Formats: sequence, C-alpha cells, structure tokens
Amino acid sequence: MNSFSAAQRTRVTMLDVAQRAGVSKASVSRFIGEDRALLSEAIAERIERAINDLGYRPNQMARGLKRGRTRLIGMLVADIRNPYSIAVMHGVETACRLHGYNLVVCNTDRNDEQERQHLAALRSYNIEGLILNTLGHDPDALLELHQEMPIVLIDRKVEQLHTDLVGLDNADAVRMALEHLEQQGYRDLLMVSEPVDGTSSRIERIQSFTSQLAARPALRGTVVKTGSALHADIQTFLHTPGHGPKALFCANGLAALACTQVLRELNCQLFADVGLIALDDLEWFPLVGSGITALAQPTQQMGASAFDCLLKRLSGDKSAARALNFAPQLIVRGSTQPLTT
Amino acid sequence: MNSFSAAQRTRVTMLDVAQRAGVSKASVSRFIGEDRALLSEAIAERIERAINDLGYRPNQMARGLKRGRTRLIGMLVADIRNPYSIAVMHGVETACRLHGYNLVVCNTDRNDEQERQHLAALRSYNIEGLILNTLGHDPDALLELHQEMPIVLIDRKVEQLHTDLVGLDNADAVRMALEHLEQQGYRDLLMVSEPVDGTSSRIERIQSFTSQLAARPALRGTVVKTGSALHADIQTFLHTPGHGPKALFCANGLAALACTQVLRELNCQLFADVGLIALDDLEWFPLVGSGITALAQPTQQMGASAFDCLLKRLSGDKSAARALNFAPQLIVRGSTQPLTT
DNA sequence: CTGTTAGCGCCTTCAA
DNA sequence: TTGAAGGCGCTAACAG
Repeated sequence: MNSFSAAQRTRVTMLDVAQRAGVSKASVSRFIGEDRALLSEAIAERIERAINDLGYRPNQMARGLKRGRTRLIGMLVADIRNPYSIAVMHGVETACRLHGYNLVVCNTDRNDEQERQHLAALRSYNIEGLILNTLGHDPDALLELHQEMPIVLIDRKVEQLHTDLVGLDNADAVRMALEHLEQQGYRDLLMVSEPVDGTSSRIERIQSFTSQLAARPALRGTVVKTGSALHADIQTFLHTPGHGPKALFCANGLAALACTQVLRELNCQLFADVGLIALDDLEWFPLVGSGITALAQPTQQMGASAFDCLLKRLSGDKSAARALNFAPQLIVRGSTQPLTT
Repeated sequence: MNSFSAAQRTRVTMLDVAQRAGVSKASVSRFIGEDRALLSEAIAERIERAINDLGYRPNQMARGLKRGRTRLIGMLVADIRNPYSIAVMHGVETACRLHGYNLVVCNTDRNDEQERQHLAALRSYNIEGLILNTLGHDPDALLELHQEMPIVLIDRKVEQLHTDLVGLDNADAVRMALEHLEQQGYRDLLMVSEPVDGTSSRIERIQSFTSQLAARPALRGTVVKTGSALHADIQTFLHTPGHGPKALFCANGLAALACTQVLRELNCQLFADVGLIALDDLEWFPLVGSGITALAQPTQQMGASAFDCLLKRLSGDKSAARALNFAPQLIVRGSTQPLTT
C-alpha cells in the first residue's frame, strides 16, 4: 500500500460534492451532465461552488461503465516511427480533442502478435471506435471487433471488412507522378516500393504504375522492393543503357529514405544523375541534394476525416461504407528539374 | 440508438461466463484475477472453456472502478511531431506492453490550454501514473496532480515538482560536442537553440556551453535562437572574420533542421564552409551534404526507464526523487571532418 | 425541479 | 474451495 493508491482512494467523489452542496447525487450528476438546464439557479450555484472548493473531477471510468460511453477512441498504428502515421495521428488527436474525446494509441511495430494484444486491450477499455492502420493478417478478429464498434481503416483495406476507409487516391497519385516525370523529360523509371505483404495501398500503387505505363508509350518502367537487394537493383537500373533519362519513383517515405541512402552509396550526384519523386513529403526533403520532389498526402485532413467517420457512425449513421480517397499535392523540388539534354 | 451502442450493451459479461460454466461470478473473477490458484482443476477448466466459447474479455473500466487499478499510464508530450518525443514514446509504449499496461498519449502542441485540458482528461480516466514532457507553465496543477499519482518528468524539470526525471546529461553532452569540435580543428562556434521559454534542458545546454567555453581558451562561441532572425544571425556569424574555423552546434533536432535550411539558403557548401554538430540524431542526418555529426540520445532506453520509475513508485517505492541523466553517443559524420587547413 | 432507487461489471470480504 | 452480498462512482428511470 503506497501513498498513491491511498490518495487515489481518497479522491473526491460525487457524493462528497452532493453532501457539501446539500443536494443529492442526482443533482450533481445533472450538473456535470447534459441536464444542467433542469437545475434551479440556486442549486446549480451551490453545486458549482462545491465542485470548485473540492476540486471535483467526474470519474470517466464510472461514467463509462454506466452509460456505455467512455469518450475514448482507439488508434492502432502499424509503425509509429513512420512520419506518415504520426501526421495522421496528429490530425486524429486534434479532432478528438475538439469533440471531447480522448485517444488511446497503440503501436504494433508491424508485429501480428502485438496487434492481437493491443486490439484485445483496446476492447477491454470499451473504446467507442477504432481507427485502424493494420497489417490485416487476421481479418476475422477485425470482423468480430466490427460487430462491437465502428472502425475506420487508414491507408490499408482489409478483405471482407466493409468499413469506412480513409486513404490516398493511389491511382491519381501515380498518374500525377508519371505525368510530372514525363513532362520533365524522364523516360526510364524505377518504382521502389516497400515489400507488399498484402498492404492494399502498396498493391494499388504498383498496379497503377504498371497499368498506366502501358498508356504512356514514351515511358518504360520496372518495380523493385526495398531490402537488401535494393542497392544492387538501383545500381543495375542506373548502369543499364536505357530508354532515356532515368528517374526513381519512391512509393512512400521509407522507400525514399532507402533510395536516397543507396544513391549516396553509389556516389550519385543528387539529383543530376537521376531524377527522384516520392510519395509522401518529409521535412528533410528540401535539404537533400537539390531537394526531393514530393507528392504530399494531406495527412492532417485525413486524420480529421477518419475521426469524423467514426463520429457519424457513433451517432447512428448506418449508410454503406465509404472510401475517402484524398488527392496528394505535388511539390516540385530539385530532384525533378526539367532536363535540358 | 445505433447498432453499435446496442451491440455494446450486449457484450458478454462475467455473469454470462459464470452461468455458462455453472459457477458463481466470484469464481470467474478469481480465474481472471490473481487468485486462480484457489480454484479446483475442474472449475477452472469449465470457466476457461466458457470464456473461450463466449469470447469473454474482462471490462477494464469495471475492474478499474473497483480496484483503483486501471493499468493505464498517461503520457503527455509537448510536441508529438518532434522525433525525439516519438522515439521516447516508443520506448515507453514497449515497456508498457511488456508489463501489461496501456498508454494514453496526449499531445499539447506546445499549448498551455491544451495541456490543462489533457491533464484533466487523463486524471478523469484514473491513469495510474504519468510521464510528462511539459511546458511547465502551470507548476501548481502538476503539484496537485502529483498528490494523486506518480509522475516522471521527461527532458524538462519543473520548479518545485520533486519527481523522478529522465533526461540527458546536458553538461556532458555539451562537453562531448566541444571536445569533438576542438579536436577536429574548429575554433569559432555558434550554438543554435530553440527559444528557451523556461525549458530546463535548453537552459542547461546553453549554460554548459557558456561555462565550458571559459575553460577552453582555444574556443570562442556565441549563442543564438531559432526564429526569424536565424538567417541573419548565421550569415553574420559566417561573414565575420573570426577566430578560426567555424562550426555550428545545434542544441536539438529542430535547431539542426532550421540551421541546415539556412545554410542551404546561404548557398553554403555542406559542410566544407562550416562544421555542424547536432544534439539528437535524426534519420536523415546521413543524407544531407556530407552527413551531419550527431550526439544521439538513447531515447528508447530513456522511455523504458521512465516507465520503470513509474512502476517502482506504483509498487510503493517512496525514496527520494532521482534524476536519471543519460549520456549521448557521438556519431561522427562528414559535417565535422578534421580540418586540414 | 429534485430526491430515491436500481443497477453498469467487477472485486472482495465473509460465511459456508 | 466456493458462493452470496455489498459496493466502487456514476447515471437513469421513477416518483414526488
């Protein structure tokens, strides 16, 4: 028994307030809830004073237990060290605060077992809704969870899980990238993606790349994955006499990081030897070489939208699941300067 | 009344399990709690089966209400977009999971009002302990909170709040930076810090810089702050004929970002014209110019330690508050290559 | 308008 | 070893 658990037991409760104000608990409850209008001036004032004197704060656990409303939103993130996740989370968090919700964030570190554990935990805290950036390796668990609460998927679809989805318009993003690269004079492209592993956004980006290339006869392109072979893949790409000026298309921020590292290892002139465009925009993009051209996702807005979806569902919206596909914004920097060749 | 709140009301409860297993709630409670040893094999098995059949998950809210133990840890972060915060948070989160705790993260965006709101919210959820990276503008509120729960400060001290502190050994970090810069041949230094604003770690770094310079007669140095004047300050520094080779000392990651931007705007050769060392190590440091030399904080470890402190306090440790000052690790890159002049 | 009365889901004596 | 009963702090009928 330490001083803290003792102190906790002694926290001022609704009963304390009621007694001090000389009213019933119900009145206090009305005061702190939505029925304040029902109270007389006099009583309301006494309660208010008592609350302030005692420093009373309602216990959300107890409220939640009774009403089934915890005002808690869960967010499960596959990789919290991905700046994209942080940016979205920031948007969610802001929206939560604006609406009186709080956010419980769990990071799975791309680990299935951790995802399982965290989902169980979130459920046990009676979160009202879940924002989910999942590996999707266990759709059944998610389906079951969806029986109990609204879910919004972020960035990645899950087979058979028909929930709202907030993500990027991947086809359009790829279109913008290809169009820009072609305009600037690049002809020979290498798309670099993280390993797919069932991630829908990665699949969509790669498929869009492949299919749209077919519609742009001026361009040639290949796809490779990040990992130990990346160094060799990029080297091969650069040294194979090609179809014309070469550029890399990085499918997300981490791929951009990996590619930039490799280009430096290969002693490339950044970015005179090879162009580069990246999906996602990171704070250091302007600083590397002549700057990295980016397709920035409106992450803040996406986070806010995700929360909005949840809120709508929580207030009874039962319409069909929607997919919100946001458009990225092209930010041109030195890595795709028009070629003068 | 929507399908979700309805579903929630229907979630399987301890009573359901008890009935299905043909035992009392008390036995189920013992099974899921720490008294499983008291149960007979037969009953334990029946309960276990019932739990699995029904997919029962104990409701943490109810448990918390009864026992005062919510297994919830709060973490308040001043700026979630600072990679340092993320890294520490990642350490905390991992430690939490290992010990069966969950983490509620709040971001104040460096805003006092948001800090106040978030602290109130965390308190209302009966978190058991708090990891705090605060602006420290309202010590009284924190003192009061500390009556109720253990607090561990991260990076920043708060006057009169005598809690455990996890941070960097700032004096030693500055010593390492100065020693390295001097060894590499730099003589004229400019320290760039974010505006102090009462932040203890910033104050300590600046004070250490000033006082340690006095003990190194070979060096000269000045201190400036990030902000709109930074461009001019750095320009002046670079163009003032000086005491010898020049280098910047960035007091944290954000200062490093700001400085690198300015150096590019000034068309500096990164980093032939001027040296640079930064406190904090960011993923893009190797990619800029010849690479940025860093003093990396052991963030993961710091996060884990913070949680450890909390755990100790929660289990009754009442010893005097400790300050855990970690040492950074020097990572030499191109920005401080030995000068050959 | 206000108070009384039942619980929300769980844990914890206290008996059996 | 097990069960019954009371209550954690709060809300939601129901009376008055």
